[in-house]
Amino acid sequence: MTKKKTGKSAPALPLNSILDGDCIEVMNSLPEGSVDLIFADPPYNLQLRGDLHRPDNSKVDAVDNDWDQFDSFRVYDEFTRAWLAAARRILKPDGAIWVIGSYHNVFRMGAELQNQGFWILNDVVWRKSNPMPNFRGKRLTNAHETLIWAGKSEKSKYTFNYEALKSLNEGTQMRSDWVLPICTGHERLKNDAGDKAHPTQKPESLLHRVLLATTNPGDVVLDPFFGTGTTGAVAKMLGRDYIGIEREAEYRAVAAKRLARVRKLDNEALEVTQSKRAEPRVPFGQVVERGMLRPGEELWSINGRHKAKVRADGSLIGADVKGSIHQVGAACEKAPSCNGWTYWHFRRDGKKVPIDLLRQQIRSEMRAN
Amino acid sequence: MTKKKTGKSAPALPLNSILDGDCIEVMNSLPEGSVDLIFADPPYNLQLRGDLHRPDNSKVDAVDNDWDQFDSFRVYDEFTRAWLAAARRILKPDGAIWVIGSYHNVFRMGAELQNQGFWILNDVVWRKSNPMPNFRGKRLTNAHETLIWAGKSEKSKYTFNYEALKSLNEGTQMRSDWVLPICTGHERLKNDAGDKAHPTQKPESLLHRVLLATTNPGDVVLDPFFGTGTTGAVAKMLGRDYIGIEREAEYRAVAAKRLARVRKLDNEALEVTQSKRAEPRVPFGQVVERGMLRPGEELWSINGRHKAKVRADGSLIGADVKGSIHQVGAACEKAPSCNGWTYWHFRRDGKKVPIDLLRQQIRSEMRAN
DNA sequence: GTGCTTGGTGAATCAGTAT
DNA sequence: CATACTGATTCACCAAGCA
Repeated sequence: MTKKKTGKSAPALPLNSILDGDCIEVMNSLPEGSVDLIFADPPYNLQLRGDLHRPDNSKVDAVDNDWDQFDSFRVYDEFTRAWLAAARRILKPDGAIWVIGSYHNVFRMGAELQNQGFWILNDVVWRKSNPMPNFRGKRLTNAHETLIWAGKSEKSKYTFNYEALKSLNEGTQMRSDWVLPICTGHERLKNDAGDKAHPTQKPESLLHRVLLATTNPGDVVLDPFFGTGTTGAVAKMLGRDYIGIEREAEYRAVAAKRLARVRKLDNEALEVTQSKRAEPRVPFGQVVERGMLRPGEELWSINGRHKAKVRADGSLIGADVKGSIHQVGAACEKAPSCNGWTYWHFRRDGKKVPIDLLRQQIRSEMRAN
Repeated sequence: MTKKKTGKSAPALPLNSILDGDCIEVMNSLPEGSVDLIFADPPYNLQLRGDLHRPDNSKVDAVDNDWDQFDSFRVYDEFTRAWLAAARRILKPDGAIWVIGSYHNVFRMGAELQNQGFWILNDVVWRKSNPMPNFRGKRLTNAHETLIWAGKSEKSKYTFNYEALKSLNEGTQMRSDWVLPICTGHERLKNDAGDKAHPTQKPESLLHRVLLATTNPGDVVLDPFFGTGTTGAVAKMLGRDYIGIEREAEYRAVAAKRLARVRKLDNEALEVTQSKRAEPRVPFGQVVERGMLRPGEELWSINGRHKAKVRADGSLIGADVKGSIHQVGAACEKAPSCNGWTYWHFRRDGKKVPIDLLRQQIRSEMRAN
């Protein structure tokens, strides 16, 4: 994690509960700037409230088949605009949003995200390992859905647990295409009649990756289209707080039952590989102050082509430059920048050792206290 | 192929040539309803800010061409609206279009396609097998681009060579995600200075699949952003007629030279066998995400002497080491390396089972498609 | 010729903190 | 607010040079 938290949150926030109602109205009733992350899986089909109006103020009847394609896009866009604006208002300045959709609606959502000033960070492809085949052989098997990850604004210092995702991928940077199975088997919730409780239940593995990547423990995660509560279940398991909004009583009931069964993982399991940026900063001068290197001692560049001398104030002096370990390293390599900690080496027992080793010693002493 | 052709085409069509000029004006000068397929790779409007350097300090040669600069989304949308309208006019009633883009522009293109009455048939993900990494560790590796395939209208009897694609895919239905390498090596065209002739040259393999899937021999394929002429080269190879439009003289020259060298393939050569799929890599993190092992669960070494705990990001924590299943295994055994998949075991029904069993389950699910 | 090492590169919206 | 400084950060593949 790279981001400091204030720990403050609006007192009125209904954490870890499922709210009943239309998500736009409910979100508008929540305090501004109070949510860390929103995950939204909006309906693709136009099951809209009857109170939407065309630009000419004529009322739209969402169950009326009489309207044309253009009208239906207009209504869907109006719906998208409204819920995204409501979502944006309740996000913290450094908050972020995920939306998921298929080609029916994702282009309209992506464009509207950009129109409202969200800053797209990645589009992510969920590549389904067991999709429904195309039975008629008239198109390609529709084997993926698209997620969009966006910051509230271009300036947002969004959360991204780079090292944790790298670990998930066995040490290689996580890519924008994720191969995960669809939700089947025991994970797929059934209603009392034995049918699937929700038509588009998302797999927990998908939410696991999303929440591990872009939230920290204790963050507030809101899902305006809660459905059977996959977002809440994974949030609870991972020690995040959730808020669900769902207007269908049947889905709320299934989700509540599901969430009651979920247990939070213990803290050690939740701990995640940390970025080096989270380590405390150690100025090179401390290495000299502590006598780990003496003023006048010579350092060699990693490639052995350059050398420089340590000075009492923690600066270096090279062939024709003076300055910090980074500045002199950059000058030697004629590079725009240089990490002096890994660039410069000193001799111990005939071996060349990076000065970063000394920093690690200081840090481990700091931790011990 | 599923569709009958009349064989008629407008007499004035400048087949198999590269037209000079702005694509909107040139398309408007062509006869209405005369083109079978359009493939369009328009500017992406990347909105890049400063320079980007690799960790080794080399500078990334980014797309900084004038043709990719737009003042605002409004200007870009107006451009998109205009060229798509011009493209739609010249398409035959049963014609279709492909567009390609990244998250910077593809949502706006997709929405405008729908607004104009194009009928989206699939969105297709080009998963790059060798993308550029994310050098700052601030986002996911941007490892794909998105194509949209759309008919001129909902009524269009579009061409789709289902069986051809099925055999390209070793007998199973072609999916909407295509794994193909980016254009490198000898295929990448150079200018006289030895630099890449065009910053965004597409691989021929991509166009091969597009044209094989959605055109028949003798069809007319138009590319309004011709660049170095990949669309033309593959069209000529496959016995389709092409029309290219390009306003940069330098690109036209490179494309003309390239096309002069291309020969139409004979039918036997067309049946190129595709490279076999390698056994897919399965990161241990997927086992955790999928809930096959719970974070916090304990693993035992094969000899029973060591144990370690699973963490939420797919790393392990042992007595005094953290890291991947392989790293922790190696540390326990004080060995230089270790295959964690066969080294670590978990308990099921009182028995110790190697975690490799879980990997095999995932692989068999993946193969099932 | 073969195999190994070294170097280069690809549509990229790529930093955070202290002064 | 801008400016300066610290220092974190890469994967797959291809080509060329060399043993």
